[in-house]
Amino acid sequence: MVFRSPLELFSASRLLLPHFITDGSTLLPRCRSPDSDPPAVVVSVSPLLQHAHRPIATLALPGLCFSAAQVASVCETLEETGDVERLARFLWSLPAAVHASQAGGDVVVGGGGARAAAGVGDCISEQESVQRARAVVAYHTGSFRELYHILETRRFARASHGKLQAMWLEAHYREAERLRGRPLGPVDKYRVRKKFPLPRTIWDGEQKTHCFKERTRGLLREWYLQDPYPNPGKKRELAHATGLTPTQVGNWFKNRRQRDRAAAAKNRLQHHHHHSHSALGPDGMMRGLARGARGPLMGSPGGGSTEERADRETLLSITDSDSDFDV
DNA sequence: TGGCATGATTTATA
DNA sequence: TATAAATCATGCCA
Repeated sequence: MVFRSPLELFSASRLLLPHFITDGSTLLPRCRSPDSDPPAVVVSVSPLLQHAHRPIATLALPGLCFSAAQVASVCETLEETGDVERLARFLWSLPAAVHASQAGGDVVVGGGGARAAAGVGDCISEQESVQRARAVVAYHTGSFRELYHILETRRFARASHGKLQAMWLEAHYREAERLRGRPLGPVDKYRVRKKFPLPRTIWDGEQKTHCFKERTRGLLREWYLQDPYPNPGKKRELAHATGLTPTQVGNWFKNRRQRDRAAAAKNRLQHHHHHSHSALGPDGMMRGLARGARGPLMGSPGGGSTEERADRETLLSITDSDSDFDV
């Protein structure tokens, strides 16, 4: 039978081996020693069939040659289809040299003396496909140590970073959950991320800023003091000045007003608490709270009364924990 | 477009 | 390590 590709071989091997069912233990890709002389494909026997086929614990397929490009192609295809089981078996069938050196060239699959023929078609992206496939299999089989090793010891292309980062984090989350015996909350996950930072092999080092730069925030605050309801033109101008998007500027003003209102409500509550409740009475108290909850600026875009403006400016200094020293 | 509720992330504190 | 607070984003409603 002629196989045009390793994938075809792999599909066919299933048909050729109807009596053998792989179990989980043989799905793990293993780096075999180049010195060893293993069978190309190791297929464990189904417990139900073990009796009938006891003498056959392993099976060697006829030796077939595939290029590194073909191997990479199979890895990519199986990874895309999400067929991790087949991907694992395919990786297992590869010779140890592929795992170790990734030298490219023709790869002999099967035949008892698996070897990598050196020197042909050495292609980094192809190597990456195999390594990424190994990472995927390690992740899905719970072999997290191996996953970490793969991710830490080889530099991956930027296009792979997202997926590999997710696997890195999820694996650490799962380990932490297992240790603690309960699901992780957002803060727990944050701590795990801090404890196990992404390796530079799968991360370009670019920091994702949680807060805007000090200069940016300073500018926003200055403009906010002048006008908490900037028109679209001003927003665009500010966006240009800060390097933010107009949406971010809009969100910032929205949040700023929201925080101010919340602080004002809190402020009023404390004020009423410190002074006698009798001054307002229950009704007046509720009205005051309601006003605070809706905010002193409600219904008065662009300014409001002088009193409200003063209130706002006071609040800015009270609530602006991010601005005490940089306005 | 603004207000509001809420979520995710990060940091500070006890 | 739990909890609170701060910051930014997002979705919904009016």
